[in-house]
Amino acid sequence: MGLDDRKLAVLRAIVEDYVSTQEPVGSKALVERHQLGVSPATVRNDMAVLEEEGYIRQPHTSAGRVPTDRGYRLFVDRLSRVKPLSPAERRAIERFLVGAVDLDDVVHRTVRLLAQLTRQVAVVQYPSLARSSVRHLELVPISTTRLMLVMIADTGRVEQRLVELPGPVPADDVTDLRRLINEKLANARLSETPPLVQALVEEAPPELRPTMTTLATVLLETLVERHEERIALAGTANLTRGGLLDFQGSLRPILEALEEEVVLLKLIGETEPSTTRVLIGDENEFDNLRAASVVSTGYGPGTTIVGGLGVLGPTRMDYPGNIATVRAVARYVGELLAQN
Amino acid sequence: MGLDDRKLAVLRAIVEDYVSTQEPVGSKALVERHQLGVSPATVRNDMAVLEEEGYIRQPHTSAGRVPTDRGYRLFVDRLSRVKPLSPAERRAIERFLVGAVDLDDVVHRTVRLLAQLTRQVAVVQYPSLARSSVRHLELVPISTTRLMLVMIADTGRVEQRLVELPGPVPADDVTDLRRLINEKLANARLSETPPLVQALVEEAPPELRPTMTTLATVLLETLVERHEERIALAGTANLTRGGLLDFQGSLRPILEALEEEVVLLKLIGETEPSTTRVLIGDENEFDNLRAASVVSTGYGPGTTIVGGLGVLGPTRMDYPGNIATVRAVARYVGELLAQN
DNA sequence: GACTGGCACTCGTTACAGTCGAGTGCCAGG
DNA sequence: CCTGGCACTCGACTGTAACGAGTGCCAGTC
Repeated sequence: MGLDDRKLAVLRAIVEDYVSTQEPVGSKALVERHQLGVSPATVRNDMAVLEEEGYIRQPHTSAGRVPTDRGYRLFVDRLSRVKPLSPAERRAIERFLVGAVDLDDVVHRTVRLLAQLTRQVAVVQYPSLARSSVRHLELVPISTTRLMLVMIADTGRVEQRLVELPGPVPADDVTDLRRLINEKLANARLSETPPLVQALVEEAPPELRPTMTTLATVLLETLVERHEERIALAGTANLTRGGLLDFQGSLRPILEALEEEVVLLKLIGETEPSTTRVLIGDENEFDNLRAASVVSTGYGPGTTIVGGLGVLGPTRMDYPGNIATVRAVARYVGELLAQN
Repeated sequence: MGLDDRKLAVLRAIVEDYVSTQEPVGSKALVERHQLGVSPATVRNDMAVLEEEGYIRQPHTSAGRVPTDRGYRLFVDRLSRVKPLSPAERRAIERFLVGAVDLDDVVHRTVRLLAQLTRQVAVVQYPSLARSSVRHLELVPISTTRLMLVMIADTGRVEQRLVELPGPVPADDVTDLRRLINEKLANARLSETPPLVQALVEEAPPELRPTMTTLATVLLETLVERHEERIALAGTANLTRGGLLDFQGSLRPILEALEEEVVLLKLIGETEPSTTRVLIGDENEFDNLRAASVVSTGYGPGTTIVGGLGVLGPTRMDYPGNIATVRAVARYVGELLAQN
């Protein structure tokens, strides 16, 4: 039941050794590599208890022990301190993010940086539209019956969509429409736009009404309902590290999951509390990812959160290190966004 | 030297069998599954010749034969007809592409469609900026010293970038700048803009000169020099089909290559002639992709080419089928673009 | 009561030998 | 030029044995 300090120390040692060597760890090796101050036999007794409690298990009868998902969970919650970043890592982060010229650039650099530092698969969600505000809406005439609708959000995101108008609209009307739309929607949070868009249609002068109705439909569809979220991914090649031992030999399910934006969003997205989240093994809801762990956190300018980012790797990963890196990168990105 | 018809038929049979079974094919199995009208012994003699000429090889002394890259090449060039698409495939293509609302949407659907139909990794290049023309350039004030520059190309691509101005610029000046820029650049091919941009600066009224200079720099940088190309990727999970036999056991180099946009662009990009291109094994220039083949072609509205698309897979792939699919998808996408 | 050394036991790994069979190359004959 | 026959090669598979890392248990010690 109660795990005394030494048993916890044994668990910690097992996790650390297994993470670094990738091999089941036995009692003898443990006492040699850690100053536990007791004999292998004692450690074996402790291990037996840990196994009974479900924190570790034996792959084969005559093999050493390996942490279970539950063991990693205990390790993360109670046995590890977040590793401070090395100066080299700090420098890498700073160097990597200077010179980013636009949001795309920031996101791409960030995701590559994360992948490189953690040597895992990195995922970065673009600033969520739902948490952005409208900075400006632009209407660009393409032909007499076609407009390009461009929305610029305060987070730097730019969304566009082609609008097929019900009939020809003269240039002056476009100017009027642009003005009306911006007056109503500028600085509004996107999540709060639906009633405003509704009002736009109702308040529009009669001659602009049909066009405005079309625009309103597209606005709601594109900006609120539709694929409003975007994701950047990097470092998939890191999945092949550790031979085929991680992920029980098949990358297939992992790669499939990584192709589904919805899955990634669920994993790293809705980070409601601003704290770092760790999902270990089957704690996540996707069968394909039962052999994987995810470390994620929210980011945004100042204390607000506009999106999530994180890394995905084998359950056998360096949690303290990855947590530290993910947090640090999120903080830097937040600062970068705050400057704009 | 000269390969008579029967030897070619043998090679064709070997390629087809190997592609479908994934196992080295022996002389006996060959005569059973194909009506060659000769005995296994005769086939063996032919095989000996084919091997001597480098078209096939034996993995082990006591195993059947496997095509070499050179063998596939001959097969593709002279022994195969492009497979007609099945009605089901045609329908899939049509169904998949209706309802695309903007360029992003088209590209994403296309790449997923390709991956699904060919069961390979699919790559689609966004319409190249170099081959696009400017439809409109928009300047959106973000603050008094910041502008968002948005370019809309005739291909539907939209690029934006934040511009830090040398000093505050009143709204009227922005209007003037917008007008000047659009007068000069609208409908210009992007590859031909540099002299025009230069002229813009020289012809700008003195009070707008510094701002215009800044804008010109950003314009050239973003639209012409910088990462002007974009790529969409799908179906990486397909790499794991065929166990670990393809790609000699390690996906690592392939995954690494797929993360490099530059590599992908070289593979499927510059399709100068509008014909379909097939790169087999080490015919491509990247060591990481020596075990892979690429089938690619250009696409664009009408007969012009604005970008490339294709699939990547093991050298042991269904060339006739993939070539047919890639062509068909490219044609459909071209038609779709032509409508806009 | 907690820890330790010793010991028997388990079981995966490795090495080796032997068999099997698919596939080949070669050759003599049609 | 093609064919049937035959000896040969060599990887795949199987079974056996030795090895050793690691364990659980127990009796003894502090």
